[in-house]
Amino acid sequence: MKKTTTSISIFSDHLLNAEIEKYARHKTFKKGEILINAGDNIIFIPLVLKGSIRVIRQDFEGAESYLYHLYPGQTCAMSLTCCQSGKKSMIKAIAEDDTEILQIPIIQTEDWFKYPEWKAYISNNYTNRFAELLQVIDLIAFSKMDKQLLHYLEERSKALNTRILEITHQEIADELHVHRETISRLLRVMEEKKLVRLGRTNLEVLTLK
Amino acid sequence: MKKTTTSISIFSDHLLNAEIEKYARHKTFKKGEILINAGDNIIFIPLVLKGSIRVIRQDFEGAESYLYHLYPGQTCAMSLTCCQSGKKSMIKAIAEDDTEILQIPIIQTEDWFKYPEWKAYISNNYTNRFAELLQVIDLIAFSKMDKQLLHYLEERSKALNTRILEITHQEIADELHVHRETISRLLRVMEEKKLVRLGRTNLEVLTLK
DNA sequence: GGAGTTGTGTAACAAGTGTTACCGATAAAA
DNA sequence: TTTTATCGGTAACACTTGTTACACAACTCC
Repeated sequence: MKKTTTSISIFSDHLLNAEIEKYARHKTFKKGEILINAGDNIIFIPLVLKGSIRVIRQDFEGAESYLYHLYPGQTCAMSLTCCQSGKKSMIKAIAEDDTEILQIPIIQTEDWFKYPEWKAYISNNYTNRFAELLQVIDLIAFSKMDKQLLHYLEERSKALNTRILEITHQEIADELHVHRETISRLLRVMEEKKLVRLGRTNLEVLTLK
Repeated sequence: MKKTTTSISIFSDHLLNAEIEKYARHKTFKKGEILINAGDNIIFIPLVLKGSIRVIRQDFEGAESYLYHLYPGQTCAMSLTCCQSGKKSMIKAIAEDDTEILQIPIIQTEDWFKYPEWKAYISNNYTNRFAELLQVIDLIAFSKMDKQLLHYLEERSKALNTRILEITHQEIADELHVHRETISRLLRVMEEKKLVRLGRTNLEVLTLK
């Protein structure tokens, strides 16, 4: 267990930081590594320090649907709810980039609500995640596939902090839960509109910055 | 402000019940009344005592999308997050049936986390709401409109505790964010399959019990 | 270099929903 | 009773995505 000084920068309360440093485990994941699979038991709260995590809904049959990204300073609301109810994970989490996290055993955090900062932190994370899920619902319910696709590409581009994504049409199709041909069709049109530039196994997002 | 004895049945902690009784306002809504509109400021946590509440996503243009129902003993997780972040409501809440709730000013609940029961209650509500939102995403992302429609009808039927729903095709279409013709088409097929029985401005759900 | 694998483009048709238009039935209002 | 508004049925066509099939290019492994 490697001590890290990164953790104490998250909160301003020294006692809280000390608790975190006492119980948290520092972990690193390489780009593309899976942190959590649907069905896994969750006993840790992951606190993102560096990089980003792609969170994907996965149903019992393995069908996927992209939800959102987690960034440094954030934690996974799903973990909180899953841990507390003792249920298995309903989502899959993948390191979008090389990523560092703190794993905090859920049991340790039980009485941390005495720290106002921790309470606010958890509360804010719930709020953000709810907003994010509503945005997902908006995207799926109110908009067509083309908007969803652009949103997906932009989010991944932001998370990786690069315009060029190494990704195949099939991968996109899986995470957006449509057929590869649909993605190909849409990307072709998006290229004509100068929204993306297509290559083999990669594409450049031209709509950011 | 009417004192009620209904509230104290929710928790077993007398101190907590006393606090609730001290600050909560008892309110009743008639079937169909709107409790909250998208854009409203929220300063109360609603705690459902009797009846049920239909929660609907409403985007800035007024487009709607059904989310879930709240039942006695439950509270609205959206309210919790909205209140705490000082944001406006992102959802619309309608009394599905004649409904009684307790309105608790958010400010009073700030230090209630000292009551383990309250903490657990809030935590459980977050968990349930997350699961519910994921189910919504599943329904929209993974299934066709016919399944969504059946789910919608069954949920409303459960919430009203009756098989017969007084509802027009247009209302359903609005809340499921499709056109009236689509709903009519689907209902026609569902009637052939003996899943529903259609009347003018009402329909009977035949799949429950 | 050759064979197999993977990624992408394309076409043709099926299925579901959007869109528009119109009609008839029922209920409500005058 | 007559008029009007609302509700629901139906049709025709457009558009999007699903589904299947095949071709070709690029890459990998012998």
